Amino acid sequence: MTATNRETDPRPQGGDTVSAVVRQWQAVHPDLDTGPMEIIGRVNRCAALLQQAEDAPLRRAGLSRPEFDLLGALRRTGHELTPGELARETFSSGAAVTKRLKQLTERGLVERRGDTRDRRVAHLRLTDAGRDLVDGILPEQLAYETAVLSVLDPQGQGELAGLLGELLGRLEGSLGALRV
Amino acid sequence: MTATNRETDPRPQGGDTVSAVVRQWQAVHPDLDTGPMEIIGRVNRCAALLQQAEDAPLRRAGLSRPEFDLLGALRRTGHELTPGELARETFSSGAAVTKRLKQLTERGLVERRGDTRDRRVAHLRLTDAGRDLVDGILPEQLAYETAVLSVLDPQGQGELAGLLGELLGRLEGSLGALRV
DNA sequence: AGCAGGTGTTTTACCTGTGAATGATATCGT
DNA sequence: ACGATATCATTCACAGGTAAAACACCTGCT
Repeated sequence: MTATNRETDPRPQGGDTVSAVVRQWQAVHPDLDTGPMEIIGRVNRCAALLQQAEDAPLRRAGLSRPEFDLLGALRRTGHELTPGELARETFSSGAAVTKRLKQLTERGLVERRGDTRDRRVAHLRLTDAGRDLVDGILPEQLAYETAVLSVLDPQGQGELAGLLGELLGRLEGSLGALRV
Repeated sequence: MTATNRETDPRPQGGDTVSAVVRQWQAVHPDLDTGPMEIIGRVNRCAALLQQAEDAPLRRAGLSRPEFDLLGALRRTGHELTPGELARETFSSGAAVTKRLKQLTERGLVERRGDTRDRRVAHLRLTDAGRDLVDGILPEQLAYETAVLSVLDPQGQGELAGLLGELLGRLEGSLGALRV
């Protein structure tokens, strides 16, 4: 019920670019089930739009989003992390983390300390400057995101967060399970 | 109501990685409103996971997702498009489109035709091979996406599609409006 | 002890996207 | 008709990511 209301409430037919694309496909291939596009296409497009908007506050601090993710991982866990842990935590490749760490240490935002037992690994922590930078940006960042998302009423936001969480949790669970 | 159910139904606390991250942030900064993360973080993460999964069928055809998007735009509109139109249609930069077109024409999937009136622009269309490739991949692609999304029940999928459409429509409407 | 193999990180070569010039043409105003 | 300006596409230099190889080190077996 809720779904049907939400789908037909605001405009006669979906007013976003994805629904226009779906209609085009259906005109060309009326036999195909285009249902998945309405979710996947929109998720991709939302991600692109939100990131673009989102980047604005970060860029003023001279940080890219991946860089901020890395600093944020160090800040929110509260303890030192190895490059491998950082890669897992930020869902990026080891090579990418290496490059970012190099830049961030040069900028004095991050410090590295060698492990005494296992000399392959390093432990990374925020410098005071790094911590201050994250703590300074985060409130702005969240305020900006709140403003962007306010196009949706609070109830809609709650429902959306819940559904995304459910989808994400199950996707993460069944990650490598699907093989086609 | 629906939101609250969905949020608390499957597990005691959110079982996805984003909710774990949010809990970490709240432990460090209990005063901050982390609400936006639960949407934006999840959208980003879902996009990453879905794309990774999604790419599998495409890669077998030797196409990247941006390349497929370009071919798809030509297929679904049904008529020729200029490079500029393709850039707008696929939300990418003109330079990126130029590069992709170069490769796709070399592979014989796309043909270009000069405009007689305005000699700056070219018109691009799919070759027969290009059209066949798109028509061959699309059903596989959709079937795969359907399988991936089936972790969510049909009602949940409908609600999610509706909410994303609403968010996306309004974001696209108020694109450059927000200035912070 | 000494070597085989595993693990954590970095390096390398390469590919793709981007923003800022550039070049080529069209359009507008006078 | 002619120059100024706008528009469309491409090229350029570069930043950033990736996979695979290389490197450094640990660990377990004999």
